Amino acid sequence: MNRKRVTIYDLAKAMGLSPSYISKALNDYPMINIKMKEKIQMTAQKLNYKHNSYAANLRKGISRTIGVIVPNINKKFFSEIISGIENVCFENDYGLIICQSQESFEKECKAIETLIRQNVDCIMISITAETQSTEYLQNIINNDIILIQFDRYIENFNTFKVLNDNEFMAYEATRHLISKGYRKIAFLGWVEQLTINKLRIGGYLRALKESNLPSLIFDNAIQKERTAEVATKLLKSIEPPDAFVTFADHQALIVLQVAKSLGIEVPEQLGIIGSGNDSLTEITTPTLSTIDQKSIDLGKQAADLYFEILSKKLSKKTIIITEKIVPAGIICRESTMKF
Amino acid sequence: MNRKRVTIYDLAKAMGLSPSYISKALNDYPMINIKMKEKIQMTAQKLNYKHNSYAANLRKGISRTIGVIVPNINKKFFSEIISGIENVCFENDYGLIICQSQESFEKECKAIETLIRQNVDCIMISITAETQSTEYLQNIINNDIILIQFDRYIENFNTFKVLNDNEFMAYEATRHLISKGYRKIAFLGWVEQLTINKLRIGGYLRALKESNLPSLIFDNAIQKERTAEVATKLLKSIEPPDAFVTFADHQALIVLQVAKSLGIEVPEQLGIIGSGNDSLTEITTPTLSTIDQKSIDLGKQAADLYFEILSKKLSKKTIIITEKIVPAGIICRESTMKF
DNA sequence: CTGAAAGCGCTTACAG
DNA sequence: CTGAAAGCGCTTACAG
Repeated sequence: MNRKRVTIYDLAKAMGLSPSYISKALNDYPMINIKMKEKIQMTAQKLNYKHNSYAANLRKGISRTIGVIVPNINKKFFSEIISGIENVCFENDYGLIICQSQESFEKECKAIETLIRQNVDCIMISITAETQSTEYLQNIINNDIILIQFDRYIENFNTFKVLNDNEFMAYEATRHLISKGYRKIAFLGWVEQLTINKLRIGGYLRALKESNLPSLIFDNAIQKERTAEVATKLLKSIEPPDAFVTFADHQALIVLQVAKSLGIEVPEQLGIIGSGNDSLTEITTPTLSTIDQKSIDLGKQAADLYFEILSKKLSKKTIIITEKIVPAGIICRESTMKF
Repeated sequence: MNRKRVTIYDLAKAMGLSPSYISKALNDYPMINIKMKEKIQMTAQKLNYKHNSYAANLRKGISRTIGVIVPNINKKFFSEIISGIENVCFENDYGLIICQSQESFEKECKAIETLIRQNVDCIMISITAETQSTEYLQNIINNDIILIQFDRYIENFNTFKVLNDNEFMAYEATRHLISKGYRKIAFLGWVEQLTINKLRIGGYLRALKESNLPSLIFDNAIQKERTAEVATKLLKSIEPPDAFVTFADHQALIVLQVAKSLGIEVPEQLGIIGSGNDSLTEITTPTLSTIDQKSIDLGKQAADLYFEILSKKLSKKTIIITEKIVPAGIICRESTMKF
């Protein structure tokens, strides 16, 4: 590999100046003669000089790079978060290195190793479903890298966190249905053991309790067939629910299909709310109400948090914020418009 | 920033050996005493030594990093491509730096600059809709960085390319509809000037010509309202089409809605095919036939291409392949099952 | 099999 | 305002 680029030495030689002077000029040091500065920057451009980040970072001991680890980047939720992170990083002239754990703890560990070797300044991670051990995360901190967990995180592990408020999200969705006049609201949950699922159940129950309404919880109803099965069973029962809170748009859509096939009118006889604000939810008939998780914003918040920490660290102030909550919003469309 | 890590010097001191020897042991050089090698690797682990990629890359002049620039990573098509690229990179222990151009030529240029400074070994790019100039891309090549264009690319610019075959994609989709017995097939296109749109029209016309069928082309029917407007007008006309080829699932879904609202039976009276294989297309009633663009595979192919080029380059062989075509597939579901 | 020395391209105290 | 020198943490010819 003989990628021979123009260096500050080349510029120095070409201009009869010292390399250190060139470096300062290029980095906008104040004590440089303004005329010279301009001249040097002109020449750099002309000679197609490219600053070598590796050399600078090695010298400075920082990388201006953030590493992100997510289970999958080809999921709307995560790709939006990354998009949000990327925007903020770009503005601050920070690079982003992306890794996918593919829900494998082993890949996750390898990704962490890689990012540490890459000398990243910060690692943002949403852990896999498998991740139990806190050892690798601790390793990040031991290497003086700022660790921010987002969305899926390890509890009882004291790091920075940026999270959706799942309890509140479920509470709001349930409240929304209640406010629209629905009275027997079924909950279609995700995997039972997941923390987020438990939190959602909590929010759901809280809303019901406030209005003295009965609960109807079905966990593990995330797979297509299972969702259809549960929805069918419930809607055919003697006292069917008059609404469903779900936490994925595809769940909501399946419920909608089942309802249609049984001749049940949505939203008149049945209210349905999904989650994720998939672009197709605007197009269905009826259009689907949905929980907007503000995932781009969540990514933005995570990146903002990093830069806050950084500035506090530089100014030696104590750091106060360790957890940010990004509130979800309810997007009200036809599927919950009983009135 | 006093991120003080363990270096090979620390290891050398701790073990009474030379840094260069440590380096060789850690890099699995053959001439090192096997016992020593093991001992050194043990100690490195114990002392929590982390190899510093920046230092190594600076010395070696390579980065083992690939830069990717896409308009938006929070679009299914692109995030899947990136996912495919990431998988291959991870296997080869290559890092990935992601940038979004947000369809802005300016941001695209800035991203290219950043990646060059980062010393990436390869840049994979899908250009913005604005991009006309070839100057920045040329700059990549001038810096001895391998350039691979994917999906959206500049024509008449001789670089490596990995593409969907848009002509063939449209041809196949149209053929599919013909084979199912549809005879008056309307084409709902994207922005008129786009190369891909022209290619698709070509494929559509080719299929029709083979079967001596009439054409019915409507460009700029990608926005929700416009799609609905065109579909409504056509379906209400005296001789309405009996099928629609579209190149986005949301277009297909809108057509489906319009048809339903007009009491037209799908697929009996009207065939519809979308594109993108959105997860919700499996859930609609009827389920939607769609063009599967194999985007994860496209990403994988792009990364594979890089590693092929690399190995050819190292073995000083001439490079032959410059363009890879990833064929799309038709996923046949209910919306085109006339028979 | 092991080590001394130079160098990758920058930046940063320090000196003038 | 300008420059000489050291050093960031590695790797790699070269020598022994």
